[in-house]
Amino acid sequence: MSDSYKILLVDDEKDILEFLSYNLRKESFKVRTAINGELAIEEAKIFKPDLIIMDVMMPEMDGITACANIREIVDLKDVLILFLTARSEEYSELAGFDAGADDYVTKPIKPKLLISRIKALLKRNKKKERESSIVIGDIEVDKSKHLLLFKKEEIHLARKEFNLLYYLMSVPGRVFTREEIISEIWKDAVVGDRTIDVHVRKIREKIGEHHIKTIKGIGYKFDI
Amino acid sequence: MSDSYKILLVDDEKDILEFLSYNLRKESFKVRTAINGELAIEEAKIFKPDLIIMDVMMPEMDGITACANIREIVDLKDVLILFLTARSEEYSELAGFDAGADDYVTKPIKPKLLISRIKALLKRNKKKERESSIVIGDIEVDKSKHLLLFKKEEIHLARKEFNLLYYLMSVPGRVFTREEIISEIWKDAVVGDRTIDVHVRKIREKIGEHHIKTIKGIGYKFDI
DNA sequence: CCTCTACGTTAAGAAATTGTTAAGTATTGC
DNA sequence: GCAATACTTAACAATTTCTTAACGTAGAGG
Repeated sequence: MSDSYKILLVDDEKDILEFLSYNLRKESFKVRTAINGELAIEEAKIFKPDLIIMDVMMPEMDGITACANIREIVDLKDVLILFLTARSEEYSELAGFDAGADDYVTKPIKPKLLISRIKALLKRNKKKERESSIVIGDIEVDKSKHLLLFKKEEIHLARKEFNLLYYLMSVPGRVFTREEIISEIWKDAVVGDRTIDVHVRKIREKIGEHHIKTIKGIGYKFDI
Repeated sequence: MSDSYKILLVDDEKDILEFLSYNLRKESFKVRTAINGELAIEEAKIFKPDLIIMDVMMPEMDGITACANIREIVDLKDVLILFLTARSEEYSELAGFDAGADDYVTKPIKPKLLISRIKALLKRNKKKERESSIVIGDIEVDKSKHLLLFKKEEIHLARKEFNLLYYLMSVPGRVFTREEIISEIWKDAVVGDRTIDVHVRKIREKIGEHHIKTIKGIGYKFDI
């Protein structure tokens, strides 16, 4: 990626936010900040950063909880997360990796060290990013290209349709409840009962009836 | 966290009970307390907590013994147990995990740390729950996929049938009373006397007569 | 052998859930 | 701003699931 990476900084101490922002911007990263876990999640949904740097200990929602929550969001499940921890909090290393962290750096922070760790992380991740497509049977979806190949033919899906199909395909066979689908695809918007069905119907029109199965009373799942 | 989790606090020092109760309730957990291992077991049977937080060192029955006893109780075998230990008691960490503990936190307790550990534990546990499939003989049920494989063939079960079979299979051989079944599958709804029978019949139609046995006057059980 | 009780079986239809269509509303790209 | 596309809704149809009622059966105990 020639264009610069986006980094979301999360810490409850404004001094640290400013200090890090300055150092990261100097390296020509695009930086945004949040002062707690909850706001971080909101910001992340919009900003879609490549990397989130987050303090473990924060009021409202701590970093580990925030991290775990972020991993539940399909749009953000591949974002890199780097934790900042006080040296003494050895426990957080374990808990952090458990929650899905990619790296951690202990405070006090040395900017040069942090930046080299960041670059290493981003480099490592580049490979994965290319693999952000899901291939199952004769269906191939590529999120970054917003592309659906069905029997090697390119088929156009509208955004909601695409996101829905991609979400269902993210764990083939698993049933996603209507509730889960709505909170993933529609976030906080309120939509009527038949909206999902209509989108499902349109997807079925394009890739055949049997791939998306209805589990009455529960939800939908993608099957081969 | 959708519906709040239940936590049972066990410690012989009332100060600590009050201190932790306050902090946990602030996080909207449902909290109950006990002052020794014996009482903890009694309380746990009734309260059915999601998590037990227990001091290792207690009079009457120490935490490790209590933990081992709890793991013997069918209803409680999946409850999470977190130990509180004094920093010096390194041995208790080992003994605790051995007895079936899920995590431990050293005293003095920092509420925020404890709460983040609790949330991490509960979250991790949720995943397990989701990934849990039960395989017994030629029958395999997977809740997250809403899938029943009978002799490697996929068989469709309606929601109530599926939940009922899954419930009976959760502890093979154990007899579930009609009362238990109703409160698990129908929650608070009122249904007639023959409803369970009809569902059982439909399941038997699909997986054979002998797997679900009738215990006249008591209830049903799943057997191989 | 009778009776009583608890469970089994069946079919009907009530209830719940999803599918389909068309039309209206919102968004997007030019 | 306009046209095209995307999205949502509402009404109704179709389907599946669930419950019930009525009757049948088996076994325990008198």
